Amino acid sequence: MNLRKISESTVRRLSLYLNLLRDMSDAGTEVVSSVDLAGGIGTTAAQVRKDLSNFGSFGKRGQGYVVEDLRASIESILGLVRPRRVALVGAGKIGSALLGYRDLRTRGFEIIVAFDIDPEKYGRKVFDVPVLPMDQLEQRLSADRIEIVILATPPAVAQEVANRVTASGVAGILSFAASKLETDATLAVRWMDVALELEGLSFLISAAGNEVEES
Amino acid sequence: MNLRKISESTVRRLSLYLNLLRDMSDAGTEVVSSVDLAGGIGTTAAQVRKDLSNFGSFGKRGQGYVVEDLRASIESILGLVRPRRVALVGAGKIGSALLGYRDLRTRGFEIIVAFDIDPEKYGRKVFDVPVLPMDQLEQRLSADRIEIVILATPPAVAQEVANRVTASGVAGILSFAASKLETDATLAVRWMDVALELEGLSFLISAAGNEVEES
DNA sequence: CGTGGCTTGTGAAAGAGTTCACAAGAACAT
DNA sequence: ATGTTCTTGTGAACTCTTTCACAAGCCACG
Ligand SMILES: NC(=O)c1ccc[n+]([C@@H]2O[C@H](COP(=O)([O-])OP(=O)(O)OC[C@H]3O[C@@H](n4cnc5c(N)ncnc54)[C@H](O)[C@@H]3O)[C@@H](O)[C@H]2O)c1
Ligand SMILES: NC(=O)c1ccc[n+]([C@@H]2O[C@H](COP(=O)([O-])OP(=O)(O)OC[C@H]3O[C@@H](n4cnc5c(N)ncnc54)[C@H](O)[C@@H]3O)[C@@H](O)[C@H]2O)c1
Repeated sequence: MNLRKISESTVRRLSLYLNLLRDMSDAGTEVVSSVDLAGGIGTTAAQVRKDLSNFGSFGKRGQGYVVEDLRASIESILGLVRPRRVALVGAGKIGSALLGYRDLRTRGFEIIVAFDIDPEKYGRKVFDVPVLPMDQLEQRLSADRIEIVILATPPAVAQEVANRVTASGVAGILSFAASKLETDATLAVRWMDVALELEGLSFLISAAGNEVEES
Repeated sequence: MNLRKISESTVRRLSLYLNLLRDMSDAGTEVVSSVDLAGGIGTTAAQVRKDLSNFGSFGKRGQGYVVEDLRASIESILGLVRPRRVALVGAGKIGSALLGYRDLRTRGFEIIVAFDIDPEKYGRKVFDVPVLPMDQLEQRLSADRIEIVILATPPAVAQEVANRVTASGVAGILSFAASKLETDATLAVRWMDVALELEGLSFLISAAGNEVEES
């Protein structure tokens, strides 16, 4: 095993393996091979083994992997031994939907608290999560030891919120605002952009017509 | 120019360039260099030029790219000369949020119609989009010439809906359900999975502790 | 206890994607 | 015209990721 640079694609696949293993675990499957794992997420068996080999040796030759053990190992690799403490900023349309997204908890993430600038929004609970005014942001982020913030504000204020969040010891941000964020390098940032995914589909759909043109 | 296999990362970056160009266009900028484009999305100038060279030659040596022209070219590459016709299945929490997501239209996508199985949900408009019962699905998908379907149903029924959608001449699916979908190869499918992105963040956060270990 | 069947873990090969580095233009000044 | 400056477009080099192929190891069975 060599803990060098792990590629983003490897991490993505680890998540997919984990999903699969949880399903298998629920279904009572006890042992799984790299072929099964590969089939379950649409990759190759060699890829599965290479991915895992980045972190150690988890299977038995001739037998495969013990589902429960591999699940626990991947959870540990992904840093999910304890639920991650998450806060949400911007309890609008998409923010509220996320507050009501129950699967997050079973995937290892707990939204502890939410914030909004609008008096209509704060001061109540949405799907059992308290929504607080923005002036309590820094204080509560550190008091609640929040690790990850989900940004669901309008793009125009995303940078400003990101700055305040960064200053509060949070380690990662998942942003739904399409705007680019300038953050200091110690902070991990990811984006989710529905339109960008749709643009990807649009390209594929068009390409299906124009097919193979040479040189 | 050679229209071979365009990588997913290239397409992703094209979307980012397009966003940037639209902002520049709004700001009145007329000409842009590969260096500016690169800076705006966090890549290198060479990468920008390589990406574009897959599709032709869009700049003037010594000068750069004309913002309006490059914007139009990328829109055309991504198949966004006309708004794409989109339908949504599952007008629940996240589905409704998407129906109210106005930026989709400015990015080139129009949600024409939505469907739900729940009588509480269908028979009214949500953010001006009519929500119809599922028994009208096939008929309306083809009548409205829908190109892309956004799947926002519970994971358990996603496959079943995907099957019906495939049979109705739709070219692409964007699914919010984490479950794997078996679809025929002519259909383009993408996933958005909040938990998967959070898992990616969780990994990075953990890795920040364990740092560089050798061999 | 040895043999056969099966699956892992991993170097080496192949394939993709990114970065480098520079010739080919384009504008503009002299 | 000619020279200077600037930025594109693109082969070639490099780096990263995936696939191949097989020795090593485990279990079952005789
Ligand atoms: N609605 C969707 O389906 C959708 C999908 C993808 C991405 N997005 C993006 O997600 C973000 C939110 O979209 P939405 O549709 O939920 O918008 P929204 O207007 O419904 O919600 C935004 C919320 O942010 C709050 N807010 C505004 N300024 C704030 C500030 N300075 N600090 C804290 N909170 C503040 C508002 O009060 C509001 O509750 C936007 O960036 C949007 O582009 C939305
Ligand atoms: N809520 C979130 O923030 C969130 C985030 C990411 C992903 N998701 C995923 O998106 C999907 C929807 O989540 P949600 O939170 O909006 O759930 P939800 O229960 O609020 O909405 C689901 C909707 O689908 C409808 N539906 C159920 N069966 C159907 C069928 N056979 N045909 C058509 N419609 C049907 C329901 O009536 C409901 O309106 C789920 O797969 C969920 O895992 C949700």
